[in-house]
Amino acid sequence: MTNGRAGAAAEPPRRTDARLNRERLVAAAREVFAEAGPGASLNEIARRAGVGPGTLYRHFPDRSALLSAVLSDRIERLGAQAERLLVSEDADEALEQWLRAFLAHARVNQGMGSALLVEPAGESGPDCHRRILDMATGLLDRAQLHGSARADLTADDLLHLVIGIALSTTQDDRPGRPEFLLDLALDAVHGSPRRKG
Amino acid sequence: MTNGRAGAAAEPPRRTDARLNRERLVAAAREVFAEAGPGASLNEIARRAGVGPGTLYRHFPDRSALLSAVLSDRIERLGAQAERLLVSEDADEALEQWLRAFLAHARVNQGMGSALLVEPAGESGPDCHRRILDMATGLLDRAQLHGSARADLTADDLLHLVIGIALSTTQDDRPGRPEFLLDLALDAVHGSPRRKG
DNA sequence: CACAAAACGGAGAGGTTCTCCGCTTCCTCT
DNA sequence: AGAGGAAGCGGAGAACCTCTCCGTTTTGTG
Repeated sequence: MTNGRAGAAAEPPRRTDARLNRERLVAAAREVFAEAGPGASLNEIARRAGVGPGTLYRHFPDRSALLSAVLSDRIERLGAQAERLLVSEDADEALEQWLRAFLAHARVNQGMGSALLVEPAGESGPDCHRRILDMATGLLDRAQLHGSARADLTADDLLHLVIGIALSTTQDDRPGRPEFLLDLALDAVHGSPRRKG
Repeated sequence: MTNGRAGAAAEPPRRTDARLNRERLVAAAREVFAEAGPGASLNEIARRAGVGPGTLYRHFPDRSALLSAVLSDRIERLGAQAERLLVSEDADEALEQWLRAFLAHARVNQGMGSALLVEPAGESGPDCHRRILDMATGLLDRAQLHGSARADLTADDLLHLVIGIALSTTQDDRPGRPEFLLDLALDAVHGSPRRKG
């Protein structure tokens, strides 16, 4: 299930020129999104890829499809790390490490990954969301069973917290701040529920 | 002092028609933003206010200026509550209550308030951000001094956490979820730093 | 080599943000 | 009251964006 085959499932473009253009588009998108954020002009991406707008839209019906494509390899890497961590010794430590990696992932994309992950509304990128949720679920389950993570927590909540940290610190360039916030959240994960006042 | 001096500081429009148009614009913006979110068309707002686009842009040089105006009364209310809570008995409880109110505030605006608060980049809306930060600082200071809030926390961090919760749950309509996440964050606020693994 | 299918690219429709400037409305001063 | 100047209005329009449609080019194949 975490074998990651699903990610590489998309192999639609048959003709070699189509394949090439697709790759160019993803490369250009990676650049432009990095420069201008997730709201960057798709026209500009097409231009920089050296193709017409029509070509872009045939390959990627909407913005989130393109975002998914850009993020997919990063997500693959997260998946690989999750698999490694799932068989590690310390379940708590595994969860923590993965969440750190996930935070970095979410931040690096200026929240564009997060946008996708929070709202799987887009037709094309639901598995993006699913995969991440699966990873988190696996690691959290284990940390609840064999570690000290509190039981009343869902993977969904945890991801929302971390995504929130990423989103709310994209403009903040003080180093270490997001990590500090993550530490706070991790404290909460291991703490037991407070008595309500 | 809750008379809104600071908030009403902007009193530029002298002529009565200008004043009126400004109010119409804010009212229309409140409606349209509520319907279509913070990315709503400014043209549409102008149309619904019964003024030309030019008029809108003279009163509010950019989108965030308009957002600020819409939010300002809500922020006034938050400020009033902060003042009440600042002289309440239980400093921890005061902070908690205010954060709950702030979370509701941030969520109600579909994250548009949050967007403003996180990035005071816009020329027009920095005091929006300042005021909120001041409120949070006051309440947190007191909770650290007289309550049980941990000392290594800044108001900025706290706001980021809560804003993050708001942002990452705007699409989530399961009731109580955001509050649960806030509870988690509050646990962290009162917990002591964990030993690193 | 020829030919169908696949893919391309760009013109263009419809929307948006934001500016510019001639015209209208208000306020003030005599 | 009435006139003059300043403040404000509004909409035409430039520049841009998303996304579609379809004639033309490219590719793989028999």
